[in-house]
Amino acid sequence: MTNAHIADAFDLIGDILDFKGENPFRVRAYRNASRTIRDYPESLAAMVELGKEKLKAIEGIGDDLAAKIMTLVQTGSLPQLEDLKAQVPESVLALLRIPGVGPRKAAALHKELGIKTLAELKAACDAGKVQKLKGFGVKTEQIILQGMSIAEQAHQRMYWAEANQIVADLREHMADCRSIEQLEFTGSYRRGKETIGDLDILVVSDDVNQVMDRLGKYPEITQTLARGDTKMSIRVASGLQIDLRVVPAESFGAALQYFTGSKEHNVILRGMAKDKGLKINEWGVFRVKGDKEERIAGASEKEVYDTLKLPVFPPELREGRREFEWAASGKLPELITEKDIRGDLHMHTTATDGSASIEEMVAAARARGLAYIAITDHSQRVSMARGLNPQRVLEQWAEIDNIREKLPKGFTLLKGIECDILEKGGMDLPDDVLAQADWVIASIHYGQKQPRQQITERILGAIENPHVSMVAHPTGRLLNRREAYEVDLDAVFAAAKKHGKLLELNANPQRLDLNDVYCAAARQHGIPIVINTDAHSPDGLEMLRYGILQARRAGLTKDDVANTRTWVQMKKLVGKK
DNA sequence: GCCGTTTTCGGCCCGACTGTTTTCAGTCG
Repeated sequence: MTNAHIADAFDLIGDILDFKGENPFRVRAYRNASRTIRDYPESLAAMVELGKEKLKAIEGIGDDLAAKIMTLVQTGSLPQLEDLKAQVPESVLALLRIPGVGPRKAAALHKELGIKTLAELKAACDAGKVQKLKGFGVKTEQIILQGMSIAEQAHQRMYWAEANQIVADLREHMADCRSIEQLEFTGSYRRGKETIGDLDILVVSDDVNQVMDRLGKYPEITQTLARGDTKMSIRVASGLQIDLRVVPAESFGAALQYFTGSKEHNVILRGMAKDKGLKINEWGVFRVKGDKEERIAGASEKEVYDTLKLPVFPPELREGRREFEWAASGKLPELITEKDIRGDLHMHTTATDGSASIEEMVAAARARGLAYIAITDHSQRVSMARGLNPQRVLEQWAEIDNIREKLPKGFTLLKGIECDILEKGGMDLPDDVLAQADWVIASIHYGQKQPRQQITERILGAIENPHVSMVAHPTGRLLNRREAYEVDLDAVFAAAKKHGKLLELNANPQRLDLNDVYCAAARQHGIPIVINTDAHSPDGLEMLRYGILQARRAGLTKDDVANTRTWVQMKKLVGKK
């Protein structure tokens, strides 16, 4: 039973209770717990053996939820959840996913019209039955129909890197609007989340209409969802929603803080404010005296956080995880930046599936100011990419020896290999070959659907191989496309720690593997992370920035990341001579 | 359902916008 399984169960309970119209705070308790558990660095199943008190020490887990976790882990199911599922068919919960339909409307549709599925809802709308319900109307019916088609588009979250393109495009478009004094993209984009659900633009201007008119002329726009005095929402061709807020300059900081979120971060912040007789909203910070309110801050984020004697948290840390605890103990990590990185230890060339030569990759790396790189083409098992057999890899390393002679001092070119971990276990190249490398990466590309124990044992076997220095993309997930394979990361962390091996944060925006939660867990275990681009072309080296963002979300400092060190220091770290 | 120097009850962040109302509920972020 993984943390994700437990979190899924609590999410489902939350959804059903929400649908049933239960106390919203009770619903929130389940959702909070789910989130905390999903992000929790230790395995709850292991903690269950240490007893209930251990579980109750987790924020948001009380007597009741601790008992439910124990039942779930020990028996594999939860009677309460089975009960709820019997009362509300799971297909009904899909109604809640339609934008514009919340628990009240979903319940009305289910109760009054007996609707159980999206197909039935569509039929009811088409027949005009929905608009006759109390609290519904013609407009509501249309919104539901539109919302359903959006849901059917299997609307995926966008990679941060893609969102970043749209941000650049929108910045350019909005730059033509003269009255804009300040403009910032907020929300999950600013927090650097790996995927983005929608984009939020915050603007200071004394001419709201001019700003909204300009956004309305964005060429990609397909629909204006709302337009009020301060807020406007549009949808663009890709299905992405863009929300605009216009505020006065005196509120810019408060609004920037507010719309950057996360929601969880803000809930904690406002709770703290309330305890001190303050109120924080998007317009400012206010001292509450009876029914009078005195405005005391709001122009900058610093002003807002200062009122609570808090640091201006880097946006990447604002997830309501551990940032307030860190701030209270003065241990807010100084997050890694792109310029801290000295080397890149995972990239490909034309020898396998890359598009550039070794020399071209070297030139690109030097242009980017790196001091060392490892060429790590695929091993023979990856036949699709013409992976290297022992003879070819030795030839490549001989070629590297030649290139080295022409390189200036201060730049180090390393003989590396991305060696597959075979399906049956063991490495794809013989030890006497691996022994000649400067840098050996172990990767899983095949047999990703094997059971948990088998995959875990394969990775542990690789970690125990004395020639291996790092495990690449340790969970194999591809965002929006492929789930992580089943692997016992607790065991991987323990083995990496024991054998002094490193784990990768692969900076490819579709991988970002390890994810932020696991990178944070690795940090707690004292296992250095290596941020690599896995570049297949010179431009691919630019992907570093996505890995840095993810590392910052994990709270990693320069020290937590191995390739901020010189190669000489790195060698020592992985026990190479 | 959680939580606690206002501590075992009574709170739980807060406001904008829309549609269906005629003063507000529902939804969203």
